[in-house]
Amino acid sequence: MQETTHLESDGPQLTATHRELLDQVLDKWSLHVLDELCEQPLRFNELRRAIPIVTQKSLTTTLRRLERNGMVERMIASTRPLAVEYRITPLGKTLQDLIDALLSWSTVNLPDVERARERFDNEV
Amino acid sequence: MQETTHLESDGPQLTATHRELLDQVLDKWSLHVLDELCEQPLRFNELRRAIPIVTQKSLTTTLRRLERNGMVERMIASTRPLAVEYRITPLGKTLQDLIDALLSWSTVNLPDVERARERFDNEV
DNA sequence: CTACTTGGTACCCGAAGGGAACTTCAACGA
DNA sequence: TCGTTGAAGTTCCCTTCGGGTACCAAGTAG
Repeated sequence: MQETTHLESDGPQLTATHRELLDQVLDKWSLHVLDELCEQPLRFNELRRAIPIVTQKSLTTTLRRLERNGMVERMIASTRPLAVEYRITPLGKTLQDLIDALLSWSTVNLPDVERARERFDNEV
Repeated sequence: MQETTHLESDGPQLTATHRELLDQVLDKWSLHVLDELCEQPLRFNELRRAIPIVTQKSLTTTLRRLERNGMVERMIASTRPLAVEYRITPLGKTLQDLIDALLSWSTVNLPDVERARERFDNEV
């Protein structure tokens, strides 16, 4: 049991609050949605078509969560039959660099990861 | 803000493979584990004590997944009763900057997010 | 009228995740 | 000698969560 000083000079500690926030924002569909909305505002069914593998229910859930966390805005234009447009907020925009970094990381390292997986699966 | 094109020209697009990799590596417990192991190698029960809220089962699952993806190494010292040490791999080290960035982001933006949540919860 | 689109909600079900207990091997202790 | 403790898991159970399907209300096109 060493009580040595943790070398957390890098920054903040990982608390449950941090984890919860990252969970809400980096989950499976949120990344897709934010990725789309960073480029342009989209309506509900436009998002569905942009991300065909998501169901209505999951998309609704994801959008509500992102809206609650201040990442996207939900604009209702009552003029037409009905039009709900989702757009990224400034707060949501702050995630764009991170998302890009995550995508770059996974692209760069995917070959190594796949090699590691093969090695692991063959050994066991 | 660059409104160059409406197409996904910013970088790699988010495929299912990318999503799967990020899911395996950025899930709830993996962030905790990687955060700890980036500082120093730890044994199984040391990790448990370092992350008290994780159960053995979840920790085992997380470590196996990280090992399979080449993020951590599992070293068995058969000398004593038994000693299993987990340490970060070079591939896992490439995640450190990203994890730090995620932590910084959540720390910086948590106040805004909490304000957004309050606003949302009061409106609805 | 019916059919179709938009933007959802309601309900159901199977897989995933957590909790708690059990296991094995070795050492220690009285 | 027997029991206990600690390490490093595994197994079982049970709840929860996410996904799939179906349905709904409003408008409007044919």
